Amino acid sequence: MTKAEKTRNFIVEKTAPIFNMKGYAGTSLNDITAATGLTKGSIYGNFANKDEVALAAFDYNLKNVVSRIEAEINRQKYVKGKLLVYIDIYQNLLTGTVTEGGCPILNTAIDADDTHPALKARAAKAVLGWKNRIVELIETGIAAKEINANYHPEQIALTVIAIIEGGIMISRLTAKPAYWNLIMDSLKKYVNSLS
Amino acid sequence: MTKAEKTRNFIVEKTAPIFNMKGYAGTSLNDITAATGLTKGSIYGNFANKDEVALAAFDYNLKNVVSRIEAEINRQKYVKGKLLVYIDIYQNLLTGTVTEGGCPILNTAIDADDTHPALKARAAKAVLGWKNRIVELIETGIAAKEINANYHPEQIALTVIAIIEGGIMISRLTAKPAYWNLIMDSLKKYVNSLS
DNA sequence: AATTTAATATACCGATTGGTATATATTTGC
DNA sequence: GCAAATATATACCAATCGGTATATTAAATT
Repeated sequence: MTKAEKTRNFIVEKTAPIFNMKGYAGTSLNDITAATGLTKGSIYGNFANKDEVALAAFDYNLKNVVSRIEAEINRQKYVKGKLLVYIDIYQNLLTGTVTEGGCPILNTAIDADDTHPALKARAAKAVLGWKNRIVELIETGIAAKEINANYHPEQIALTVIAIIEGGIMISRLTAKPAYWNLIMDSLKKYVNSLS
Repeated sequence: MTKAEKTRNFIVEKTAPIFNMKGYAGTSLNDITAATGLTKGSIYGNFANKDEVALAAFDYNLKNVVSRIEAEINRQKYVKGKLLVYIDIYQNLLTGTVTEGGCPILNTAIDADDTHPALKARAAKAVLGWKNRIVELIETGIAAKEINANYHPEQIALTVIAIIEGGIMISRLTAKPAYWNLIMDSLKKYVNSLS
């Protein structure tokens, strides 16, 4: 890894939580230099423009949460358990253990939706990837007779994601952990009803 | 209504969709003057600063969707029907009939969460108000023996809101109306299971 | 260690940011 | 219809925006 690659990674690491909290328009180059301790010259020596930093920051934040999810999925034996790992993962995400500022997919989706097509595309790809991963899990569960074959895998996947993302919004906004627990209890009941 | 009051309303009407789409940091005073055809002098003659315009714009967007929801709730006879009016209302919201840029509560929640305490407080108040309204409906439904008394009204309310808001994020981001229909079908099943 | 190459810092650019003081229209009350 | 009050436009402010050309420093190659 060359010096430039290290610096590039360093910039991404330091700015990723800022972009996640403040959004694209809300994050200035001054924020970026302040967070890294580097100058504008150094930033622009490693990135063509602010967009590139923002895109790399999103990729970093996404990879962060996805890798943690996959690790936890592998630790679970049953499909229903695999589907419920999001509850604990995202609880850490809410408290800032994984990524400051909440779910990067949700944040980027809302932030970039009407303003930044490139970022929006990455968020959309992330949601579709997530959905497909859950569909995969459910199909495995159906094959293993753990989940009833009458259910619509894609519908389940989308519903699970919606409950989680909606739950994140509500509990972060209201700052009430109890709300998260209530919503996640509904998710548990939903997943457990898929037999 | 004085001239100033009319102008104030006019400014709010014209800028509300912009704030909803671009967020607080993403909406500039130039956006505001361009959308209204007025000058900065006129804007600042009616509002102390950009914050006041943003807060008024949020209130306007919120009132817009709430009044439509209440009208539709009143048209429904049964509680379960009342709980499901959000499906059609928010479908209009997705397509821009009600408010351009999607749900103002969700947008403001994500936009202001880590950046703008005053806006965040209004979004939080809106979510809590929404939750309480649903709790109210459910308690009516329980009293009318339409909904089983064993259910936890607050949990149901939060789950309904989470599914809707998560569904809005997903379907707006992916631009797939079919996803909205699948998620709303899950919501229907959920509400209909509350007997 | 010297030289070439790569990476970072400095200093600057025009444009735009939110905001204001003041002048000019436009309403409103009489 | 005239005067006082209100509302809008003009012209400007310092600060910050994203971005760049160039100088300086540090790292890699020989």
